[in-house]
Amino acid sequence: MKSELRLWLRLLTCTNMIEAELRRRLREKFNTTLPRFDLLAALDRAPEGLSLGEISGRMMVSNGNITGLAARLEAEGLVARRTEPHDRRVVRLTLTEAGAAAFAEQSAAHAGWVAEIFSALPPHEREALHRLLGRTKSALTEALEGEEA
Amino acid sequence: MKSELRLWLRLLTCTNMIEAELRRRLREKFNTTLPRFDLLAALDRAPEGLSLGEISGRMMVSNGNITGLAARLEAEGLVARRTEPHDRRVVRLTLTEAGAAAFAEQSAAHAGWVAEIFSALPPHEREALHRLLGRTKSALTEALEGEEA
DNA sequence: CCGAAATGCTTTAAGCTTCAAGCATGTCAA
DNA sequence: TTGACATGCTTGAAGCTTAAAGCATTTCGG
Repeated sequence: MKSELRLWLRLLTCTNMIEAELRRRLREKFNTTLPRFDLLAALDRAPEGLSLGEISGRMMVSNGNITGLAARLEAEGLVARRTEPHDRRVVRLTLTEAGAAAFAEQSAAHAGWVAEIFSALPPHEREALHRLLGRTKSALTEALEGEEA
Repeated sequence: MKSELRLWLRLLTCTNMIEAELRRRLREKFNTTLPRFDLLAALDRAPEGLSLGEISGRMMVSNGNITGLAARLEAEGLVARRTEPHDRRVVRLTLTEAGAAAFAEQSAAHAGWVAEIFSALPPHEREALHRLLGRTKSALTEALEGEEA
């Protein structure tokens, strides 16, 4: 098997292991999911709120995806939807107080989990990995962007 | 923000970029999906076929997931299901000729895509990344296994 | 102004995924 | 032998995800 394939499978395995653990804990401790958490995180970084389109761009998922996710979070009282007065096509989402409080709690736990998960890797290897992934990301952007024409 | 969190987000971004590209190409070139491809790959490595339980273990997904996936692949004529005579609870899946042929084609293309995607990263960095991810995987296994008790 | 194009969101159909409950079959101990 | 437990798979409810079609609104050229 090609070495690139082995590299890819290893990258995928590591990511999946961590992601599965984070999903499991979000579910277990907060009865929530990663997409919900990610959406709250996006809103938390934007005090003025975000349009659905801005959110789908930041989360790199489709448009229609956010419609449903936002509907569920609204039903849970964590976000508020309101139509932009100046452009009535736009729906702006903001965190409610309850949403901000829930995210604060979840976010702190999440950061702790990630730190815990990586704690078994020595600091200098964490740094080396971070650096290499930075290079990889640049290389990917380059490799995957030129072809779209 | 904690350095572990930045490392995790970078790891996630790299993996997601590659995975999205592979999904896109599988869809575009072969009108198939990553789970289908992964299931065929598992069967391709097992000439005698595999039980649904063995497959869900190898793919690290739930049991019920495979039931549906296998049903769709069977409907497409790529895999054959048959009940084990010695234990009639067990369903054994094998590749059909059409399935083996389809997978051979897809697999070759997939390996090429992965090589292409990583081609923008210099070989010595690919090797370093592979090595570090190996260490990471071991560390993760250690960090995520002790706690289950 | 008015029609055409663009933009933002929603809906729909299909598939992937999980968990929990349920069914069929097999195993084992009393 | 038979009842209890274990094992393997399926089903059902819910949520996530996409692509494509559709609707409402805005923008812009004429």
